Amino acid sequence: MNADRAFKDAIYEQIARVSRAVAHPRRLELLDLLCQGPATVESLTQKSGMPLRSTSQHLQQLKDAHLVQVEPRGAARIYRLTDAATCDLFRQLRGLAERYYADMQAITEAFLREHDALETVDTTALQARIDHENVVLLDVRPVEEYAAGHWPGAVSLPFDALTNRLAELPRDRTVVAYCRGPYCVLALHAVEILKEHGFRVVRLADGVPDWRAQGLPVAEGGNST
Amino acid sequence: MNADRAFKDAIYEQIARVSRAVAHPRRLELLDLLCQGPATVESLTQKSGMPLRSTSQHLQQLKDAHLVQVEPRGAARIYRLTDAATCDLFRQLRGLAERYYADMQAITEAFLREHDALETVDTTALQARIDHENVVLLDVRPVEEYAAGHWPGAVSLPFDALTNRLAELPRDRTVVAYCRGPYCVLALHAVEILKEHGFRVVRLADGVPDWRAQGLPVAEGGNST
DNA sequence: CCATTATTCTACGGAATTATGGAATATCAA
DNA sequence: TTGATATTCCATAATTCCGTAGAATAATGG
Repeated sequence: MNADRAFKDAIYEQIARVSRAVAHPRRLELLDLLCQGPATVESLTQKSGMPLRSTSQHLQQLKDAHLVQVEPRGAARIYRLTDAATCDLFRQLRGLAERYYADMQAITEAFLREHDALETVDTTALQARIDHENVVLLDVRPVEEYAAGHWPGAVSLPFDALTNRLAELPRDRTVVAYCRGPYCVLALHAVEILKEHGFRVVRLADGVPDWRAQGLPVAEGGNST
Repeated sequence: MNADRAFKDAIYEQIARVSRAVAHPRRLELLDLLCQGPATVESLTQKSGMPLRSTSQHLQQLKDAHLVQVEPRGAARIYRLTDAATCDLFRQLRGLAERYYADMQAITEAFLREHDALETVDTTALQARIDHENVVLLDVRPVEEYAAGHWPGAVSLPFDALTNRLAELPRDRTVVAYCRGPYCVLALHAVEILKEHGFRVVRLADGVPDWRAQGLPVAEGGNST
């Protein structure tokens, strides 16, 4: 029947609204950043390195698909994920790419090798380590992302300020640095820098969205410990 | 740093391979059908009503993205989902569309109203009903989909054969008809037909992929009870 | 009210995707 | 080997999507 076809077309078209919205690398990057917390167009532009107008246009598309919401703050506008399900979608897509594409692992491994950073901890290894050893957890993301959610007890020391504030870090404890997630390079570079300065330091690959998804506690607010 | 940018671009490009593959209504329809079990190009063509070459091309793209796998059987080729995660992706996209778009609900409700089929049961309601009442569960999908997975104890009576085999159904018990899922029209039409012939009948909206995702038991093989 | 800041709107050329149909390939049955 | 069946390959035109930049809008501070 023809009405059946029209119905199915309409339904799959609606589902495709979601998938089309995430079918572009830049929009995936924006979602990834928004998983860390709300942000303005400008800050997303700066974090992603894409042209301002592109950021705005892609955010527009995410908004049209209802994946993100806008709210004005003065002349600026704060974009935020509609809800945690949006972040889950991003994480699932990322997981499938990891699972299905050997390229994904190859790219990552090559990059980590270049930076002598193959040694990473995951969340379960970290928790074991916290119990046995007196490590200090270091959050190297920008302060507003730390405020939006961080590992309880982690110290905030944004990457940009790292070299100026090395004195704040203990030399007698192992430092565990994390940033936005497994493909964020901030913690990677932080580890490089800290190693050069003689700190004992490892990278934690997971990030806040992963802990939230696992039901682990996430602290909010505050600027540092 | 430039190497960082190249790394991020490569990573997001890999993730986008997944999302681009599902960013088209026809491919979503194919995935939806493949969630019911393996199928040939021809059977998918017939079930979806799209041109044969289109079916093949879209399956090609799903294969390139590793979402589906092919295996020859004689001159034909059997396509199947790579694993359950692919089906989960489809279900999540569908769930987000339901959650975010009022259109999705409006379209569905209008269609159900047209067919006087607003009365549906969900899985939990069904289980309660099975305990209290002696209902008969009717699977109206094609036999090969029934064989690939069905509600334990459900009777297979494909929609195409329904009018010829009405005698097989009991008139003293309520019939609960299901098909591929909430947006499949087979059970809907089956309910219409059965009502016309004086059966007591309701539609079950969920389908096998939903039960699998909920961890409910799913029986395989066999052609009927 | 004017300048500034932050962002969106609009338009357009170019790139990527899609639909379509003819030709080609591969398997099977006789 | 031939014909039938099932599917893919290829080429082309139509469509959609993307990046870019100038103009427009909207809020804020003087």
